[in-house]
Amino acid sequence: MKQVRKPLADSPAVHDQVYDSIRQALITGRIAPGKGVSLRTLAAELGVSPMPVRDAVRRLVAERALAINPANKRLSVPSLTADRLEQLSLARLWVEPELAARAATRVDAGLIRQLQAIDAEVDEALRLGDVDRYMTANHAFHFALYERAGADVLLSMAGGLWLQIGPFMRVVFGRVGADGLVADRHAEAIEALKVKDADGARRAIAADLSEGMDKMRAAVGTDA
Amino acid sequence: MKQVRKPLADSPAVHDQVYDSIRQALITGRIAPGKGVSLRTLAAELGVSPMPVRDAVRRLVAERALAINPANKRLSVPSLTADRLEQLSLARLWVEPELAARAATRVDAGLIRQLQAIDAEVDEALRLGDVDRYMTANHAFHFALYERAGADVLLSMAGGLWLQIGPFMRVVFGRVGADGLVADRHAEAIEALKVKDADGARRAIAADLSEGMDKMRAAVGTDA
DNA sequence: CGGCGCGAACTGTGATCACAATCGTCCGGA
DNA sequence: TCCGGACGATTGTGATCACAGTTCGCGCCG
Repeated sequence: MKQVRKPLADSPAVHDQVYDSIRQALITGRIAPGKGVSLRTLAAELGVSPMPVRDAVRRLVAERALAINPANKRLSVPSLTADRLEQLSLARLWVEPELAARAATRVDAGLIRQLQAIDAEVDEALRLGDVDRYMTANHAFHFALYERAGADVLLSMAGGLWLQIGPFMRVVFGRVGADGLVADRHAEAIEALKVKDADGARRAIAADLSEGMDKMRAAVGTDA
Repeated sequence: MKQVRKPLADSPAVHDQVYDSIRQALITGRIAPGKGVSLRTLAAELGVSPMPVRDAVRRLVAERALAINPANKRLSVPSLTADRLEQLSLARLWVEPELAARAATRVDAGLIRQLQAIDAEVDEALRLGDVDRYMTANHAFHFALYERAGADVLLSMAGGLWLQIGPFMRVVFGRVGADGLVADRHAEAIEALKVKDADGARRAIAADLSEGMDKMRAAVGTDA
């Protein structure tokens, strides 16, 4: 299986595609916390050489979405601890409402429609109890909003935090089942955005996060 | 120059050493913002193959300490913009005082002594107008304190932010000269730590950052 | 039949090579 | 003198190999 040719001209770099694949798997929690992964295995699954996987993994380790055992240098998904959850919650509760507030001053009708469409998708997934789809749609909702803030530094911080907390959300919701997926504050946020109410958007997102984190905290406290 | 042997058993990985080298160069501002860098050049300077440099660079790019031109994919140190500075300031003003406050509840006499020693180094560098040494010592002071907070998620956030703002500090201080390096709030912070005054430590660090950032803001506003 | 040791397979790391794309420079023509 | 095109040098990316450490399983011995 020797492949020397690389006819891809300006197509997206392979390691970026690999990064997105793993990232998505982590955000939606398809890879369980504590689970070990390996470069060659991932490479084989994705049908590429270990090289771009190595690049992607380095990036994910830097973002703390993957951990590396200092003893044997093996890769794994970080385990959730109550302490880590607390820090991540605190950080998210600072950055994300800030992004929402900034975005509120720049919304337009198109974004409102887009958010409403995504939120419908969220509700649909919620109704069906489709955890995977819920995860993806919920992520899409938040970041469609945050991107509008035009604050790339803060946005990347939020992305990194979400990446770290993704696997745990899956564990929690997977454990409590679809019942754990109750109403969110998305509609409330959209209402605030419609009138460009920055403070209202900030509060709505803060409440949304806060409630989600409370559920996770409770679930983690029980056994993790 | 063929080297196949790798007799190093458990010595620190090469790519980590390379990472530290580049990181230090960035924090102390030895690499100017906007300046381009290349894998092979860095590798040659550090006397290693391009491979570990590639790993280190990936990590730094993930931490936004290095930027990658999406068009030609070439590497460079990110340029400072007023907008970026504002976001970084905001984020630092949230995380770092928080870390200081947490650390305050866990200080002991040893840490106090250590901080006093580092602060003396800072003052010495300040007196001599040695920007490089000042940078290093100032960084050491803050992180010796922050590490004590025992909050690794927040600590890594602070590390990432410092890494992003490092090159700019150098430019600013290099421009205004040693005169720009006036008194800091380190002594004030140490006093608060002595009595485990978390809120005092928070305020002292916040003031320290705030004043430093104001200088940078002013310097950036003039020309950048 | 139970435990233990040795070897095979798998792990991350680093080096080297191949390749396409880009940058920079120099030279020729108008 | 100035502009443009071509060619060489340099860049990042990906593949493959080499190597050392670890892990795991199978077979042999007690």
